[in-house]
Amino acid sequence: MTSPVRVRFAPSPTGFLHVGSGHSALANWLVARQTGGEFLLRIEDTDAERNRPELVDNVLEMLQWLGLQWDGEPVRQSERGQLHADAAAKLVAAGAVYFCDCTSEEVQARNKAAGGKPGYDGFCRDRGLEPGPGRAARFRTPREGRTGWTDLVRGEISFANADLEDFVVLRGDGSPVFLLANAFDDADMGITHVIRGEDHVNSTPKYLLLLDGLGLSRPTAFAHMPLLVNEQRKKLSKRRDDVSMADYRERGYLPEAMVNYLALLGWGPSDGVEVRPIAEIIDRYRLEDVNASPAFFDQKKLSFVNAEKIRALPVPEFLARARPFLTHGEASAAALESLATEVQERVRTLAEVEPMIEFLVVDEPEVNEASWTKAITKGKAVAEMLDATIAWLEALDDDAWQPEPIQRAVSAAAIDAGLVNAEGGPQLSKAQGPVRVAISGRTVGPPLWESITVLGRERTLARLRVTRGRLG
RNA sequence: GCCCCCAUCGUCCAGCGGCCUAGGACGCCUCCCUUUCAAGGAGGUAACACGGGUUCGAAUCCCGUUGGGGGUGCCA
Repeated sequence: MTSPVRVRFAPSPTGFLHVGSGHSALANWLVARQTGGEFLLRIEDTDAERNRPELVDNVLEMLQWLGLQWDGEPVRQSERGQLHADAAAKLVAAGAVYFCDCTSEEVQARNKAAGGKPGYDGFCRDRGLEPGPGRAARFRTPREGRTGWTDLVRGEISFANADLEDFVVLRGDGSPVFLLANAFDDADMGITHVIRGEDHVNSTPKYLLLLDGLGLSRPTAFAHMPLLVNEQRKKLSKRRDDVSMADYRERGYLPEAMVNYLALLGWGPSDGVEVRPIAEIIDRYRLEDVNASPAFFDQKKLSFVNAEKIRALPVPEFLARARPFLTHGEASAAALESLATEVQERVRTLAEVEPMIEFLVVDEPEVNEASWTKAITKGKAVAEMLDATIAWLEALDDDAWQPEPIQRAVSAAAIDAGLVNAEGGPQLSKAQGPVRVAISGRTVGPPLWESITVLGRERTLARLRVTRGRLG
């Protein structure tokens, strides 16, 4: 029997949570949930310079939004300095490290003279320098042999030790570097599976050597997830790409859509069903089945998944989710409620809800220029159609202000205006254009009869007259 | 430069030696349905990077080439 799985997500709060980290966090979470293991959180906040407390809040908030609930209290790496210092002392005592007083300028200069190869050249390796201010401790990497591991997504990976430079473990000021804190904490927290991005592959042999030097056991498994890339096939970057998780939330994406889509990058269920409940993904997800090649973060497909998830929502749930995106408060909410299913089926994001119902809320619908041109300027028999529609709708009494009678009225108006098809019936595809623009300002929107019903007799007729008036 | 990784439609996946005339999804295009837009239905477009092996048989295994990516800090 193997020990229970313990995984961790270890973000450094130097930026907002982005979709790439979300991808790694999700993989960790899925493995924990499917094995009954634990998903731990460790905030790697040792870089006081770049750290910002509010970014920690953002990371936690986004994980919660995504539904990736962690187990236990988040661990703050900055509070574990003593442990790291003790570990470093152990390395010093064991002779696993040596001290070095080279400045990076000196190292670079020597490398340049030696033919431009980067990395530390081992200058101080045998100088026997004592510890002292400004002197960094470097790990004495083996000159021979290889260091490797079995990667759940990539298979066997190994590096020649000779290619590993004597990397810094303690800075000149005595503080431990990331790699030491990271490897030590993983071991100390009992992490069994280290699941992270591909960008950590190259530092893994050093991580392993460090654990060996510390006498700590290695994790039972590693999994290096494929990087998420942009259309140029470059690693997603904060600077040029749309990567902020919070931005996606603000743009009306559902967390379940984001999580489902993220799971699909690098992995796919063998039955081909891509959009499905998270519980099913938990059951089917296997690190062994994850692709090692980089995956393009495709917003179009994300939008598709989002639309599917929105349509799958029970109506009351849809209304609740859309609520924060409504800009006219109660009025918007009431308007949306009256056309809920019609709107729900038509939006790809929650941010698209408000524009679709705004005509019901504002006094004057904003007229979309392209729509006006298409349906009014270039429309046929527009004046006749509007006149006839006004006449037929005026004839409806309040009790008859319902979709069915309204449809009949507009159909009759179409016939009056001469907008008929080959069989002499109303040509609604043409006829509804001017009416739609008159009441909503746009050529697209929820079904017309329902829209008119909700808009109400008075406002509908007023808008039709105003539009008719503009024609002169 | 060096090290490591990767390589199936435009994109994301399926395929794990014969079931492949290479399948699904997104996108795009056409048609149907239809009051617009969606949704739905029916089609279409489009890929195993290349060259050598291994094998009776290779998209699947091996080697090389080419191409792409990542790493290369006293950042995390």
